[in-house]
Amino acid sequence: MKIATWNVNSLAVRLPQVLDWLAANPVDALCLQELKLNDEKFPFKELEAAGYHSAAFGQKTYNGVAILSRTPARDVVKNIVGFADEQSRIIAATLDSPAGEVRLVNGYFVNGQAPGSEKFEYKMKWLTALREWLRSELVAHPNLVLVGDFNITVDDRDTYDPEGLRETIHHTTEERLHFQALLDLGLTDAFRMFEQPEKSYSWWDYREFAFRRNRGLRIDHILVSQALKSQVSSCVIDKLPRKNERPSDHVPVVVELADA
DNA sequence: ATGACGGTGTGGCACCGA
Repeated sequence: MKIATWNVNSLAVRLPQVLDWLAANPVDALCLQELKLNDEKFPFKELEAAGYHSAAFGQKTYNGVAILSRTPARDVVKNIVGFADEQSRIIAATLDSPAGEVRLVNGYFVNGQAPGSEKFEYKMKWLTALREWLRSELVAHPNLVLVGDFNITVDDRDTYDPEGLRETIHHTTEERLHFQALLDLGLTDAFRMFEQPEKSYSWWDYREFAFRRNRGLRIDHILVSQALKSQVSSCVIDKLPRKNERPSDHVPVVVELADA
């Protein structure tokens, strides 16, 4: 079973690229973030024609997440249970596959703007609420995969300028402690289970030829629960879509789970 | 350097992202 995550930065703009990518990468599930459209404008029909069911949780202009899957998603949950949120940032669903029954949690984590800002405080509260909800979600669903745009670099390997960007947004100790707290729930960063190329990133700024110069960050992650860890057979970043015309600033990350 | 680029919504710019 292959699961991918991709922040598309507007599904309206990127739908042709998503369809092209799925044709070349027929994954079992694709988790999207930053749809930037409401559910009335979600391209259910086009994705169905490509062979995918869609569970969508959209929002006008900002945020918005969706799970595309070969088999229908069951028990769909939108946003963090018990945490009132105006913004559409989480969609969770259960998928049946040869790898077993998998609970998939797809998140567009809060950006946080800058340490000390109101948005940073929202990010901290959101991360705490996510963790507490996931704690119970893991009890109900031991086979769990948490994917998405985390807006957090895990360590110095995940950033093009660890010294210059130390304690700036996406690099603060506070954010990294929240990431560690997710790992402490029994989750594992699938990408780091394997040897990876040096300077592997999932996002590059549109400005200053950042992609060409490989000045990027690894902020899109796939975390797998303890019960699934032994089934993880690969995890890769696909940089190719960043070379497209009108690319998203993020690229897909793909994990493969062996059959149970 | 409160910049840069790109998306959205509104309207000739502001806001947001990371």
